[in-house]
Amino acid sequence: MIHNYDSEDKALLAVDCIIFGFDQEELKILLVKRDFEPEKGMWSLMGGFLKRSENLDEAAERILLHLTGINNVYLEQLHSYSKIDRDPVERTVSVAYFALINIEEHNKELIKQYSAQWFNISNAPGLIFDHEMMVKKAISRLRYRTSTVPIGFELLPQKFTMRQLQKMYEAILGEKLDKRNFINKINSLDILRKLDEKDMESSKKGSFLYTFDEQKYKRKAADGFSFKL
Amino acid sequence: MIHNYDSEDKALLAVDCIIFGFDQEELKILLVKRDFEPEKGMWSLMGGFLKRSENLDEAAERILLHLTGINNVYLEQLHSYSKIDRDPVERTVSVAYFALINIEEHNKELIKQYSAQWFNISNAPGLIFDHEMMVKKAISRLRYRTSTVPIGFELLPQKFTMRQLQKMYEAILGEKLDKRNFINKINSLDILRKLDEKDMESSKKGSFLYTFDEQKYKRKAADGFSFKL
DNA sequence: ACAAAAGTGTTTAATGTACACCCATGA
DNA sequence: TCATGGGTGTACATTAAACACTTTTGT
Repeated sequence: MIHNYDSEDKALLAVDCIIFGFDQEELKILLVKRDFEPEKGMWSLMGGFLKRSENLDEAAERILLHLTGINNVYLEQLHSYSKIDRDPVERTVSVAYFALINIEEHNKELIKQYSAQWFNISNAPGLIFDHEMMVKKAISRLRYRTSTVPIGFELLPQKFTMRQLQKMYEAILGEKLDKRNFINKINSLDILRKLDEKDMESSKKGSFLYTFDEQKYKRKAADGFSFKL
Repeated sequence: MIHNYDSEDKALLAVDCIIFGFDQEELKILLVKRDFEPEKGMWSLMGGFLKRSENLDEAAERILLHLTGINNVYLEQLHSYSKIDRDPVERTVSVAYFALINIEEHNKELIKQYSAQWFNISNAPGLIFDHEMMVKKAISRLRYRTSTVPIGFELLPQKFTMRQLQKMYEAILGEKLDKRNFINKINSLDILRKLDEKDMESSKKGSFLYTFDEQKYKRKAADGFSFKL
């Protein structure tokens, strides 16, 4: 252990959040317009500084709550960014987190206050500092995570149709999937509960609604089953 | 962006390294015995503090160089740990890195100076703070990484036998692999170069030596090929 | 009656897994 | 000559991928 340090080696610790949502068609991220220098007026990830009284996960939760009004969100630490002059004003190390939220649930008033806006990942604006690197890495982690662990449901309403589920995966993976193969795969996993209810919005015939049976999944996972899309 | 902060919110940033080696039989980690308080005399990961003049990757390289004398090592950032009282003396956030080194190449004098020692991952001693969590996560990341990208070679000498390669993967994955299936898989990847040379240490017959053909791998990877063990 | 989305299985290809014998050599 | 590790191929099982028609119902 090399344990000598200068107190001038202390750094500011920031947390930046890549917030993902899904609007039935495309994968989106929530960005805020900076109303302060540097880079005032530019788009950036929602961020904040770590406080003495909280750990990084808690800071990320707090930041997310402030912007969206939502609590108990899927949040995962992504990577820490430390280029010396990444923030031109002060030495700052930023820990990036990504979050999955149900896009319908966020507080629209709040995001207006922050001049925040949802963008399709395919046509998001340029971002300050190293935020674009963060988004890129977040998407790649999201692809991996959603295909090995059933967290995609966080992006959907509690009750969803097979078609919504498929479109959500297509949006994340960036490729079309075969309808029949997809349904067969999902059904073989045996972690959804089919409801009696139908969604009548999307078609005349109506399509059955499903929910993710988390209890069942947990039982199976504890038993060695592994989710693999 | 929540951009107000107290300068008392600044934190010390530490870097801790999980250093992996392979001794032809088992996966090992290099641990140091602390010669200072707190937890003096206990085993811990090799660590140090981030300096103003370097980024996190550079800090990890520096720390690794100090302990092993080796440069140009495979290093990957793992995760940041920030529990408020993880270090009982001062608020410290630690960024964990893991490294893969050829165990033959490290400087044995240096590690003696640090009272460092190699331990099998299966019978390593208890560690200070949250270092055991770090090791656990590092092993899991290592398993994933080595089976999706050809970095396992970092643990082996430049020239190695098929058997060494297999044992290395077995040690990492924690399971026995079938000899013929393993060789077939590796050969089908077509990223090794078979040498004319034989290793005569391990048997009377001798076994052919191979090297990892990085150029070939890169060409194939650029062309859409993906390594999958 | 027709447009629009829902629902439903089978065939084929690719990949993974299990498995056993001969070879070369030094002691 | 025998003990030790090196080297090799095939059959079977599982998983992935391609593919098209019928149903329902509101307009």
